[in-house]
Amino acid sequence: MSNTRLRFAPAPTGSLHLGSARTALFNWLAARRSGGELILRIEDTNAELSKPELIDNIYRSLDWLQIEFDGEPVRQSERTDLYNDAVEQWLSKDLAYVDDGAVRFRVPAEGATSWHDLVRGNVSFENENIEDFVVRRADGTATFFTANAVDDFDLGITHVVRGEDLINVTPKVLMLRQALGASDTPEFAHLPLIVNEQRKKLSKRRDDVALESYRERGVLAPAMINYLALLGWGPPDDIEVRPIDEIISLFELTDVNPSSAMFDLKKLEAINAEYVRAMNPKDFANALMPWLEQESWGVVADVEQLATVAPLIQERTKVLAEGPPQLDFFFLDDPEFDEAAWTKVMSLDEAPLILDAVKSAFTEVEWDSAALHETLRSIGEQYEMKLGKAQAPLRIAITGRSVGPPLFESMYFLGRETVLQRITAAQQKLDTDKPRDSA
RNA sequence: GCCCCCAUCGUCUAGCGGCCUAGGACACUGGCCUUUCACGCCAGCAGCACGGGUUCGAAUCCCGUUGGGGGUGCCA
Repeated sequence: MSNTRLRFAPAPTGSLHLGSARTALFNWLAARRSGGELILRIEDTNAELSKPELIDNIYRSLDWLQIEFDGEPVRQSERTDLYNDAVEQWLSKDLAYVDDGAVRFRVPAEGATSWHDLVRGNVSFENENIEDFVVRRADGTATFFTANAVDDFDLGITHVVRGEDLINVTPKVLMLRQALGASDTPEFAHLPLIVNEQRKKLSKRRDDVALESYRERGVLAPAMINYLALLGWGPPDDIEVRPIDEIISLFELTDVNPSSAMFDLKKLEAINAEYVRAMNPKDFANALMPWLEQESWGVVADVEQLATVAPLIQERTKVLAEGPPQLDFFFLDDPEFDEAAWTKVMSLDEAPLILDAVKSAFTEVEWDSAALHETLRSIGEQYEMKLGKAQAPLRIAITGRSVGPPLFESMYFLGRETVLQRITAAQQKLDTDKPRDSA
């Protein structure tokens, strides 16, 4: 069970597609599970696809996901001789013929080409429905079929794991393989497509298919891997969120579900949130840094300072990009006010009274969150307000918003001086707003 | 048009002829907890597309219908 050899064979068409990432993952899982090898093969038979930056993107994305390969990547653009030899061989055996400068393979008029698919069972195509297809273009370059068949044979691939959109090329590749003199057939596993809300194949035009864009929003690689593994496969024990090693040990190609799977951003984020919560606070703060640095105020933030406040938002963060808007008031000179929330909260008669009372109490109180908590609680009591209600004006004065991290801890980190300043600023803002309201 | 694939809650899935009164997760709804939000906990909503077989027994096997998707390039 160990002489298995798989390959992930992307065409460099831009940023790595989610579907490609999932295919890479399943190949990797199958290889790891069986103790076999996985090689990376770049399908760049078309010169346009050979651009270094496109290929770099593939490496970068795979590297981020920590999907490792055995040996050096194979570039099809460097194997043209092999393909030429194959075509010449077919030509000399009259298995192929020249047509308009291109070479076409002779497909038998009768019979059928079939195979046993690991995820779909028997799949069969009538040969009469397959046209004589091009194996070498008029410009002398090999087509996908040729390169694919030659390489899978030459590289000793035992398991071909790829998307269902390639299921119809399989009979052609099988014919070519046989014409090459192969006596064996690799195992095939055609994975279900990942589809959008409209149940259509994820497309570059309509859908956000670039793996990179999820990375940029702050989806963690292990969470992405974990989620992707759940698209078309499920653990037998119903435990969905788990370490990759466990997934490897549970994974079987024959357990892959054949029907297409919708990409569900909500679920991805829910899983990512679990991974975020599981991080140790230090790692979380560090992971947040790149996102803070994208903010105008983020340059001020140093890791030490960030590490003190980051734990306050850790369990409130689904993707890392949600970090900065929750933390901005710690670093800004003045909070950014949500005007709608401000109006709503401050229209309460008690709002200015609470601000006044709190301000004078805060000049004296011992500066720790428990004392601040108790102070506001008792002030609220005077107005017969529960803490939840009494804290609202203070929260918006300090943070600019009606929701956010725990208030007393936040004020503690902000310091007495800043807190008093912000309360004063809020009182002034209240005064200047008022005439307009009552006029 | 032709070829191929697919069909369990809204979504991802478990289920491989009796253990199914169909399980879990996400989402959603209600409640508890609570300094907002969130976390956590509890509860709820919700599904085997349809029709024929086979069988003592079918979500599970077979056939058909319907629906959905993919492919149909000298792209990969």
